[in-house]
Formats: sequence, C-alpha cells, structure tokens
Amino acid sequence: MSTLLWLRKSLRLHDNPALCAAIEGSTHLFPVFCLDPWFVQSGRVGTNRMNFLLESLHDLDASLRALNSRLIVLQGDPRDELPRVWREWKVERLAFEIDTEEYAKARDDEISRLAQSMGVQVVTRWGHTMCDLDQLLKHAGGTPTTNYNSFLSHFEMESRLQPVKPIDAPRRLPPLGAIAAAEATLPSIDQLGYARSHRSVILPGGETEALRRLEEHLKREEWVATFEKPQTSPTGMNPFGDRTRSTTALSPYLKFGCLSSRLMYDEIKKVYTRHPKHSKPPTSLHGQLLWREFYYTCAHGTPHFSQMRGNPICRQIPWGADEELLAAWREARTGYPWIDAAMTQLREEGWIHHLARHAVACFLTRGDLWQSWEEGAKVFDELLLDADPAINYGNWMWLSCSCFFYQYFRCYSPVAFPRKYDKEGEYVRHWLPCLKNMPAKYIYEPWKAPIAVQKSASCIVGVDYPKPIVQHEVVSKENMAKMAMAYEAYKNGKSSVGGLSTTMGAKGKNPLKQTILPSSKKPRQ
DNA sequence: TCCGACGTTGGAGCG
DNA sequence: CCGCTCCAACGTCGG
Repeated sequence: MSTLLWLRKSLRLHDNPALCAAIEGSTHLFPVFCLDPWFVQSGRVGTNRMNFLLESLHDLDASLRALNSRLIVLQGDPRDELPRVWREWKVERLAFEIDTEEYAKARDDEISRLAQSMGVQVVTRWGHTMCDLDQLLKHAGGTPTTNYNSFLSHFEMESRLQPVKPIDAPRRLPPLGAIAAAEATLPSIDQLGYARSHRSVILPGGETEALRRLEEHLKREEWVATFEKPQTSPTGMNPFGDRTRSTTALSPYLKFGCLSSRLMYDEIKKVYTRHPKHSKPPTSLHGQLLWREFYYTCAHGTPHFSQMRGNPICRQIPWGADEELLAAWREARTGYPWIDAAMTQLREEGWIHHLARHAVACFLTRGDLWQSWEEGAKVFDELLLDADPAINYGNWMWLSCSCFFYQYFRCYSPVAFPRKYDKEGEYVRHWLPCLKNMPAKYIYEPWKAPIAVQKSASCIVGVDYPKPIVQHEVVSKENMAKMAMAYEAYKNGKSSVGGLSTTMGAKGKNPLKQTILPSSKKPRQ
C-alpha cells in the first residue's frame, strides 16, 4: 500500500493521528504539503506568518529526514496538484487530518470526491483539536452553545468517553518512492513573493521550538498551576522572556499544529496532580485550551461564522463604513498612543497580548470608531502569527458585543486601561519612539500636554504624532446608545441592518435551533 | 413564568 | 495599593 499523507495543520510528528493512520499498512509514505495560492498569493497571509509556516515546514522536513523520509512541498491548487501526483506516484491511499475551517471543508470535500473517482482510498482523522468536534456538537444537542460553562459540561462528558491522551511520535516511517524523491523542495520566503526584509522573527516556527518552549514553561510548575489569565499584563515588554507577567505565547504553535493541544493539556494535567490547589477554567491554562475548543466547536457548527449577515449567532448591528477611520486604526495613527502602540507591535511581531487585542478590537467597533468587526478580523487574520478563523472571528464577535458577551456598557478606555498596567508608558515609548520623551502624565493622552511640554519632549501633537481621530468620552457614550438601539431592534425581532427583515430572535432564545439543525438529527423537543 | 445569580479581564470614585 | 460600591442595566441559565 502506498499512502500520501496530506499535511495542512499538525506540522508535527508527536500526537499526529493522521500520520499514524497513514503509516499503518503502508509500504511507501509520501508526506506532502501543498502551498495553495488561495493562501499564498492572496494577501491573506502576512509576511511574518508565512515565514513562521516556512520555518515550521523546514523543521518538519528535518524531523522526517531523521527517519529516512522527507517533506515534499507542492506549489499550486491542491485540486490540481494532488490528482497529478496520485497518478505519477501510483498512490493508493490518501490520509489527512480533518480541518473544520470554512475554506478547508469545501476543499477537502472536493479532494475526497476526486480521490474516490480515481480509486484512491481516503482516510481522515481528528487531531487539530482535543476532541472530535462532531461529538462535542452532539453533546450540545446538535447546535453549538455560545456559553462557555455549558461547553465545559459537554467537554467533560466527551473526555470521560474519550480521555484526552496524546500519542507518541513514530520511531520508523515507511520509505518514499523513488519518483517522489525527485520532487521540489521548500521555497524561500522571497521566492513566494514576500519581502524578506519585512520579516521579524520573534517566535521561530516549528515543532522542535514548540516542544522546547512547552518544556520551558512546564518547568515553572507553580506558575503553570496558578496561572490566571486576567492577571497577566498586555504591556509586558518582552512577553516571551518575562516570567512574571507573560502568557505562554504558544498560540502560533497551536495554530499550525506544531504543538498538539492534547499534549499541552495532558502535560498541564500532570502538573495539576502535583499541585492540588491549581487554578480552574475559565482562567487557568486548561481553561485557555478549552476556550480554543469552545470557539472551534462553535465555528464548526455555525454557518457564515466569519461574517455578520447570515450568521445566526451574530447580533445585526448597523456598523459604519468609514475607510479613513479603518485605515487610521490599521496603520496605527488613531492618535491614541496605547492603541497605536499595540497595532504597531501587531504589525511588527505578529503577536500582541490578549488584552491588547481586546483594547484595539473594542476601540475599532463598539467603543470608539463604530466600524465592523469583520474589517478588524481581516486585519488580524493577515498580521497575527496565530490567526485562527474560529478563535479570531469568535473573539471579534465577543469584543464587539455581537455574540458571547453582551455588556456593551463595559467599555475599555484607551487611556485608563493601559495605565493600570504600565504607569510610566514604557510599552508606548518602545513602540512609538516619537513619544519617548513625553512625561508619564501625558503618555496616554499627549494632546493634553501643554505646548511647552510637547516642545521639550520633541513631540508636537498634530506634527510628530497625530491628534486623536475621535473623542473617546464623547463617541463611547454615543456608541453605547447605538448598541442599545441595535439590541432593542433584535428584541423586537427585526434586523436593524440594510432593511433586511428576519424573524431571527423574535421568539426563540437560540436562533440556531430554528435554522441549522443537522439533517442527520431530529430536533430535541 | 419569574427572579436572582452569574458572566475570564471596565471605569470612576471612595475609604 | 487594594478592595469596595456604584454606574446603568446586557443575556443566559437554573431553580
């Protein structure tokens, strides 16, 4: 049996069920990654994340070579490339990990049909998440819950049936066929049309690095056991070395599957057994992995999860469409140093702390600029190393009070919020050097500094640094009123957007129940 | 059907 | 510096 293992995520050897399935009964194994133009040439993936991907592929290739195999990298649409190599290499079986992203589902359905039509067997396995997401949906009665605590009970049910247990990396691999060995290798980032100079390697990609970092974190048992997410700081200058304020920053490794979420969960569990008074979800480290699982399940079971219209869990809110405001936010020139510093770090490093994401997301949407969360999500999707559709869109809905979270009167101040963490404004000074000499008193609101102070700090607001594009005290109040109206419209059972009229939310508590019950299941009554 | 408790991470003002 | 209350008042769950 000759098997092609089609790698997309799970760029690792450890805890890789699809890899194990591909090995079983194979005389030849072709590990293949396909650089799909839908991702590569579309502008969807920024330089930093593409670089992370290439490093991860490079690392995987090295690990495969150590087992007398190697990674074959194809370039082109997998709908063309895979059938070609199935023929050329006489592939009898295709194995891949289930991917629940919107694009991936459609793509994988097509590929599976092509394979069957060409007599190629198809084997799929879950592996990117801790559980089989269809099973989690089943525990929820067929429709995803938008409530974390409800989700926790579903997860507990499922993990009792299928304990979260990682599997070891294989020690031997079937050899490649001779023809396949001649195929092209990994391109460099400039060969893919990206400017090498725009790259900033803060987090190097790859399974080796992921496991090393996980191990480093696990050594700090006390820290692991007592981790409380809300206690961490968004303004830590070096989040990857700072031992007192940082998070793990393992998200990019989880996104690409350089690190298995099941392995991480299981290793943390071992620490918990030695520290009986450990923290608990939602704030604990286990809690963080469960948030990931939560959003994945929700996205898997929700149509049009990436947008507002047609998304049954998303509040319909009449966002504005002001290209200037959006551009100012995206390009870090809102005139609010905290917002601009975070957006600068995002662009430079591809990573910002979760609370910085909250702050800039709230600012763009319900807090200040009243722009659609979809636009913000697109920017994050391009720039974040860990950009992950389920989690990204989910969190944008959360922050914009479109789903999951509804207390729109709780609004982040771009001035008061960062001050709680960083009184001196070191974070701002680092990312916005033009404000380096601004006194701490004015660092988050430099337009309030007397002109003499601005002069002695060599930073004239309106010249060296922008004036604020909106007045937070004014617009945040106006926007709260707009949110109240949108919620009122929702309660009255009609959409407030584009004259669309829907009965959504008119009576039912969960509009999903009326719209997307899986055909295989009967409604619960 | 109603009501209270709760919701990972708000802000301002107070003691 | 911390913890408390109020601000005005969201949806969801469960008794």
